[in-house]
Amino acid sequence: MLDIKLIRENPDLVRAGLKTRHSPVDVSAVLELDERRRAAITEADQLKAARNEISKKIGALKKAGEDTADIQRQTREMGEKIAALDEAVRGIEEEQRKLLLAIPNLPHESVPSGEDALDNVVVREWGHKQTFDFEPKDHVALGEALGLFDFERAARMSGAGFPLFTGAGARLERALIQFMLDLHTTKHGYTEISPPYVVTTATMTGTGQLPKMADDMYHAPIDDLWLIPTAEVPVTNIYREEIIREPLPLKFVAHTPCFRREAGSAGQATRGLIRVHQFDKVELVQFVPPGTSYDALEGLVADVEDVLQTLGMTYRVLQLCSGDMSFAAAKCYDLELWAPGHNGWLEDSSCSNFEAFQARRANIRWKNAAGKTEFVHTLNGSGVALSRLYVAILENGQQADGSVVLPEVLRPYMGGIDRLVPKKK
RNA sequence: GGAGAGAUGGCUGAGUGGCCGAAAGCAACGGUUUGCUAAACCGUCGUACUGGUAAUAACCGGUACCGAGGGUUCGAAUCCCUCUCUCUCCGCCA
Repeated sequence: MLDIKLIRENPDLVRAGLKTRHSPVDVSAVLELDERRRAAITEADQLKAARNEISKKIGALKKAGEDTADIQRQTREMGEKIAALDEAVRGIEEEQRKLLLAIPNLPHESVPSGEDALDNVVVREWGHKQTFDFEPKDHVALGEALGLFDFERAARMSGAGFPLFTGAGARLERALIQFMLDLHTTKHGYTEISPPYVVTTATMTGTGQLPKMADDMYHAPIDDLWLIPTAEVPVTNIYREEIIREPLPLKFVAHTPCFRREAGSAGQATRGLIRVHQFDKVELVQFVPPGTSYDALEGLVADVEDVLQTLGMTYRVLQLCSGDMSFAAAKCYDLELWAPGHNGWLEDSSCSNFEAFQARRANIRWKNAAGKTEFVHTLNGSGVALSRLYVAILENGQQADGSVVLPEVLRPYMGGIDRLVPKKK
């Protein structure tokens, strides 16, 4: 949510920023509501001040034993007027908030202007695209031969898009989770969190999933609870409606399953683990002082890159252009893994600085050095998503005989084995 | 699920219709003094909205907020209703 004061005082700056996002939002309506709101508040406040004064007098008169019936009737009329004005203010505020919630964040000045994904900028590439002296297979063929997962039986119990990992396949997933949590907690200074996977409507609104993304999430109507699409939701909401007392920055890492309905996205790109309704993810979330959030974003990306480098992945870092950034982000980097079996890049991490956009929405504040209460800046990034990393590990490690060599750092987590070997028939 | 108790400022905690934005203590911040691994004393010490001076810091004023929402009243932290959460006991249960 943008600051109404910013819109009021610098409407042209806001308009210009939204324009680079190709957002059709018009701030004039918000400004007009703001005028009406303030006028109504001023009028109501003046009436209340008058009423308070008279009420005080009534108390004194009564104590003196005088008749106050007349003056009381007069104040009752004021009360009715006040109630009507308060009602009007409430209505205007509700309308204004609805409009404000629909306005996306302003892109940071360093964000390249552009239409869509084609205008994103490759910032750097790491590793090299491996060549094979045989035709590389995709992860589905590899994993099925290795007995790592069983999509058919999974579909029978839950429908398509819910992976069932088996044996070493299940262990490999656990190994990756453990490896990433260990790296972020011991080397990068994050505190581990294990949050609820199911949250309320208010929580979903705090981070911006609701109302916009309702159709993309799983909902349990009996209890009006939602399955989280990312750990960003519960972890960012840890401090909802709070003034943070701990010293900033606060850095959290959480592993959770993520649930996404992915409504209307069936087809080629959904094969195997590429796009699923349930996947695990290790997520990084930071709460930082406002002046430091852009440095923190670079640090966050470095933490994610460390995961990929330590695993020996080939990847590239993209800076998203203004037109391709998500609703709440002011600046965003995507990290993409090279997957030789697909002969393409797979988006596996998204690292964003939201500035105060989420904090204002969720009312997360801190006290700065001057003792003044202000909104914090929030950031998050996948560090990283399991399913696509899993794909890249299989496809990059594959050998001519169908076995898959595991990255060295994973071996201790895999009981010391160095490769996955196809099951004998 | 049943019964009971409770929710007040960063914390503890007083306050049962006007003198309460709210006592007191602790913590925090500024200062004075003594001097030593700290004490004493003085002062400051909530948030949001809003008007004005001023200009995005600051100052003065108004309004609202004592878990949330609604009601009674000229006037509500205080009375009434609904909801949420916490605690205790019972039941059920991984």
